[in-house]
Parts: sequence; C-alpha cells; structure tokens
Amino acid sequence: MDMADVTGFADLETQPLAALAPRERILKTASDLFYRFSVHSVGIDRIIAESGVAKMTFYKHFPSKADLVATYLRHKSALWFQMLETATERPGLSPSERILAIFDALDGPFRSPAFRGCPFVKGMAEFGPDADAPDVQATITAYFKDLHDLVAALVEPLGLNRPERTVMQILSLIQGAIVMAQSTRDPLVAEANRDAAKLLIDSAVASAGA
Amino acid sequence: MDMADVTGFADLETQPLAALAPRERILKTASDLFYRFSVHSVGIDRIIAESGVAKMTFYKHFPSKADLVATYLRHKSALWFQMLETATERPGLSPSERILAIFDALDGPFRSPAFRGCPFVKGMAEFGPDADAPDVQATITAYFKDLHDLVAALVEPLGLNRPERTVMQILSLIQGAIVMAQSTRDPLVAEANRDAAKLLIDSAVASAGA
DNA sequence: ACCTAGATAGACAGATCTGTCTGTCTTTGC
DNA sequence: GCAAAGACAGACAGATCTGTCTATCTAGGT
Repeated sequence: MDMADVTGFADLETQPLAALAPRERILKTASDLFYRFSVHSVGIDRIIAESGVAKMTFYKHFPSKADLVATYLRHKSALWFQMLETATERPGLSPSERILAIFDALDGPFRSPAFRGCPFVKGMAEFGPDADAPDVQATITAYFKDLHDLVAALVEPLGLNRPERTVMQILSLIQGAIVMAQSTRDPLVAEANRDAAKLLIDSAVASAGA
Repeated sequence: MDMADVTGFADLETQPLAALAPRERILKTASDLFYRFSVHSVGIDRIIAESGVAKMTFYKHFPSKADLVATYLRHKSALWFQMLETATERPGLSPSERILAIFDALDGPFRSPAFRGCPFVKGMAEFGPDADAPDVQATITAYFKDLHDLVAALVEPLGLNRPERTVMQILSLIQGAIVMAQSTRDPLVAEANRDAAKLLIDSAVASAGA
C-alpha cells in the first residue's frame, strides 16, 4: 500500500523546513514539537511561530488543533508502517525471519537521541477513552488495529495452533521493547527482544508440527 | 520495605471520600482524575471542586500542582510495589515461580474497567526529558529503576550467564503486557505473557546449567 | 498589466489555568 | 468556655490557550 497517496506528505522528512509549502511546514513543526513535548504542552501559537506561518494560514489548513493532532498521528503511522513493510517484505526472508525483521528495524530508532517512544502510546496517555476528541481517539485505535493485523499476517503462514496467542506475545515484545528503550536507554533492548521473539516462534512452530 | 512509612497514605484506597482528612481527600481525588484523564487535562480547580476543599487548603498541603503530581506518582508507585511484593514473596514459591507471579498479579488489574495503563508510561508521555518538572521526572525515573531492581533481584537466584538480558526481556514482557491490556482489552494478555516469560526463563536456566 | 487567491502580521475575544489574598466559619485542645 | 489553628467560600491577578477577524502584501495566470 502506498501511504503517500493517502496522506500526501511526500518526503516531508528530508526537505529543509523553509522550502516546504505552508501546510507541510506546519505539519513538520507540529510533529516534532508534539512528539518531543507532548500534545498538551505545545500551543498553537508556538507551532505558528516556529513554522513561520500566519495564524489564518494555519486555520485554513487545519480547522482545529484536534484536526492537526489527528493528522500528526496519521503521518507518524504512515511513516512507521512504511518502515515496517520495507523491513518485513524484503525478499528471501523466511516467515519467521519476517517477524524478527521487525525487531531489527527497531534497533535504529532506539539508538537515536531523538527517540521518545511510541506516539500512539503517548497519544493514549493524553487522549484516553474518557477524553473528548473522537478523531484523535479513532486514529489511535486504528493504529493498534493495523499493527495487530500486520503481525497477524506475518504469523499466519507459520500455521500455528493458536496464532492469536503468539500474535499477542509478539506485539507485547514490540511494545515492551519500545517502552524499555524509552525508559532505560539500553542499546541492547532490540536485540534481546528479537531473541525472545525467536524463542517464542520456534517453540510455537515446534508444537504445531507435532 | 514498608512503603506506608515513607508515604503516609495508609489505606487511602478503601475509605469513603468524605471521611478522609483534607490532604488525603485531595490526593485521592487527584489520583483518580489524573489517572483517568491525564495530568494536563485536569486543572487544580476541578480537583478543588471534586474533593470539596478550599483553594487555600489545597495550596497549604501542596505548594504547587507539580508537587501534587509527584506525590500522586509516588502514591501509585507505593501501591504497585506493595502488590508486587505481596505476590512475589508468597512463601513456597520457587525462584522461577516468583517471577511468573508478577504476571498473575497483573491479571486482576487488566480486567478492571478502570484500568488505564501504567501511570509512569503515561507520566513519561506528559513529562518527558524535555519537560520542565524535575520532581515529576525524578519520580518517574525512580520508578523504572525500582522495577528493574525488583526483577533483577528475582532473576539473580536463577544463576544465569547473562542475567541482565533476561531481566530486560522480562521487563519488556511486563511493560508490553500493560500496553496491550490497555490498547486491546483482551483478557488473555497476562496469561499469554506469563507463558512467554516461562519459556524464556526455562530456556535461560537450561543453558546456564549446561 | 491586472485580477484573484492565498499568505502575512497582529489585534482581539472568551475561556481556562495556576497561584494569591481576604475574611468567615468550624473544630479541637485545654 | 475559650483561644488558636485550620478549613471554608470565593474574588482576583496574570498568564496562556484556542479560535476569529481585519487589513495589507505578494505571487501567478491570462
């Protein structure tokens, strides 16, 4: 699936800020600030100022802050799944290796000093089920469903007896790795959890073959 | 370690709200609201109103909101470690079973409709390394260190070759379970991760014995 | 050259947030 | 029964937040 068609963000990550069109400049600035400081800590005025845009221009492109937040999360989701798909769809990998490729892909981000954890776990913290922001909540819910479906699709070819159980364990190792990478900055988290996942998969495959 | 001495919260969880002294009433109200809606979403005025306390009384007991937030987190930490210690120190458990007891202890909270994830992961989301709230950040950092130390102490008697690696994997399964329990409400997360932990532990013990 | 669409700067309204202050009432110890 | 300490209600200040509005400027298409 080509996310660029859906989001229209193009290569927003590599362009210099000043060269971007207003809408992309706003989104990139907001994305950086939201991820770094949390959504509630960053006001519209700051995003306006740092993206060098007029207030009316902002509200022309994003009808409300909630709208910008939802767009920010969809943007993060698109980039993240793009990375995951690149890693897992590499040709020549066995079904098991495709799953483990997720943990290899995590290693780079974990080592980045800008890494601040999972935007969607952070999103749940700020916009939980009791919040009043349906768009944002729907985006977060969709992310977790999509990640589940991706892992489920990778587990399916293993032909396990209880695939959902293994899917849940793999997802736990992924989410757990992200939390651990954020709280301790230990660079070995990704590798340690990769090995844990391998053990789980091998064991599940072995008992399915019996 | 007796947390009650350190925190002085006593049995704040079971008393009816009106019977509590002002300080405890404030803390219980704030704790519920912060956990449910996030810290930044709940203003002092709301805490004042719902705890039925005067504003001056509030500021007499808590010099600032940041102070209340740090106290809230220390309170949550104390309760959580109390539960963990009760579960893991039960007599008659083998070293491995003590570790697995953590996942058994998670099962109850996961099934509670009031469950909203880990207060400290949420805390990191709102008060990350770039925030300006040293007390709160220190409390969060201390929590992750304490949890690490608790698991490390449980892993130590297993006599593994690379205990830190197993500690990290166990911690990942714990944090991952919490994230998964919050995002999906699947009641089987705790059990699935308990089994994953058992596999990891047995495998690590086996290769240490060799 | 002109006209239109969109960007710019910045004032403004209304709500909300933290924290301070005043003055009255209630409770408690002696 | 009384004095002292603490809790009460609520106004207030100053900052900040989202979102609206006006009025000017700039860039492109024809």
